[in-house]
Amino acid sequence: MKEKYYITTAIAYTSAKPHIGNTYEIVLADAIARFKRFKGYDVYFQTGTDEHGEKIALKAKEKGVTPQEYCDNISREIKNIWDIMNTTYDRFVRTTDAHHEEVVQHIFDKLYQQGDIYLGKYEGLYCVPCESFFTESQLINGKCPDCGRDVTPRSEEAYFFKMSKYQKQLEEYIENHPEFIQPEARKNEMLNNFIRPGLLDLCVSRTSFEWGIKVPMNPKHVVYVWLDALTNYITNIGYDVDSQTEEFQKYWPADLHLIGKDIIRFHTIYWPIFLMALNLPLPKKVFGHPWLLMSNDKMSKSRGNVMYADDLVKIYGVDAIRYYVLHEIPFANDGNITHELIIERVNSDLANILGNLVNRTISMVRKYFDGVITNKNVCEDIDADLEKMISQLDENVTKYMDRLEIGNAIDVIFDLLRRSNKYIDETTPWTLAKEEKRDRLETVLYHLLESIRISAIYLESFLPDTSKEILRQINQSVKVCKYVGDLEYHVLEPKILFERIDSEKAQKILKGEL
RNA sequence: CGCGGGAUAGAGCAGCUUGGUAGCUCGUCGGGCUCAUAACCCGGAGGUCGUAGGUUCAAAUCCUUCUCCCGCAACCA
Repeated sequence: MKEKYYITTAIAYTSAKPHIGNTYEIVLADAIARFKRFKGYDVYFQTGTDEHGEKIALKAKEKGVTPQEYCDNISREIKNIWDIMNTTYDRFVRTTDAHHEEVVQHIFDKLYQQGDIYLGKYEGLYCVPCESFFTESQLINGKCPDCGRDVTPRSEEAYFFKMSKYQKQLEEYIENHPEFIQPEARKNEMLNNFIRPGLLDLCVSRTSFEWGIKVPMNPKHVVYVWLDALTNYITNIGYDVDSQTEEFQKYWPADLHLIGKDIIRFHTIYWPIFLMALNLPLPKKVFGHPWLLMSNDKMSKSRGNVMYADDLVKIYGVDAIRYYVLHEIPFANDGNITHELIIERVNSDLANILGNLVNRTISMVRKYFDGVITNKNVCEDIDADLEKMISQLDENVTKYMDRLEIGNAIDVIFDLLRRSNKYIDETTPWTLAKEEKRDRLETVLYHLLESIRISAIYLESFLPDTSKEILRQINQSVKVCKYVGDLEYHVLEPKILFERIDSEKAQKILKGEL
């Protein structure tokens, strides 16, 4: 029986088309999901869209469409981008799905019945023209941060969740499970800023707008967005308050919630507490990934510095963009993206190191042996060195993937590719050809093909199309994940994997002409 | 004194736990090679490891001071 692995992204908010920074998350999740599948896990990978809330209602009104129509459009657009990025999610969920809405109501009702939710009054500082509440710390010079006008104290009827009831339990859980919140620095932020000082009861309903799930016993309230959005992780695999499907039994708890660093609080405080209240096990790990900045600035439409995945893919191709975002974002610090940086990576890593290695190797195999070789075992010390590196790739990639250090996992594959390029210079196949050392030459080329075969197998999680294309060109289906000494290769015609971007094309890209 | 992270070659990072010749990728300069996508391989230049002090035979690494940067600081997702 295969071990299960349940991975999720956050569900994307349908207020606008997602930029490359938002798209990063699904690609990251996809790389992890693909790798886990490769490792033999029964992977279930869920993503989708979060569609309720005041902001969406307002946007829809601006456009003159219903909120549902607005969400249908954006949700379709998001799914389309996820597909363009070649991501292998198993289910794309939506919070406007009738079944989800129904289960959220059951959950709300259950929590109310058992006394975790109660009706109270929300008291806060209210800006009348902006129709919103602000906290003390959000104010700028004591005024509304949006319009700069005065705010006034105001209270309104609202449902609250008794966070404090579960505070101790949560604190103990986090302390006893150091892997739960990643990166670890975030754990301290949550403990020091929120949990230890004491959790305030959370307001879990709104009356100021209607685009949401109605509170069952009091329909003038809608369910607070996070109680609605977070539960997507369980409602869509078959949880309900009085019955759970086999699928739910099998996959819950999630192994990894992959989210942006901005919503860590909701996933490591509110979500675990909701689950405790429902008497369900907590997810095993929450990873708050860093952001992708554009020229070191936060991407935003209003700043006019937004890059979209579909535009980038048109210029560079899917795998180049997947490579860039997966490789360039460190584990804990924000990454940076510009056309200059993408071009540099595409040329240096993908075209020169990877593409050229595959190309030159296949060319030699065809030139010297008409494309057909076996291992003649005329070995030198240097071969053992390469064989060892080939056979250790699995261990190295796995080590980093387990730590969610995706960039480092990719790096160890490229270390092998670099080593292979060096091996060519060290063995000088063209000299062996001239000197008629045919068996040694064949042995050398065999080792290179093995190195390429293994690299391609491990690249599948990150560059799926490229991986497939390399394996097609070397025409090898053996999937053994270490050096194998007795295969037979019949390579096909070499085809360029990544075109180098010359300075003329680079200029066009930078001027926005492509 | 709110909590936490960080400051290492032009850029981006590793090394710090368990002190002992400062390493990697990109860029740059020079050389080699010619199988290959003007690619590949080798070498050079470039760092008082933020500041000031302390411990030590020895400090990027341990301790303290200061400066600067960044994240978080609750109901917008």
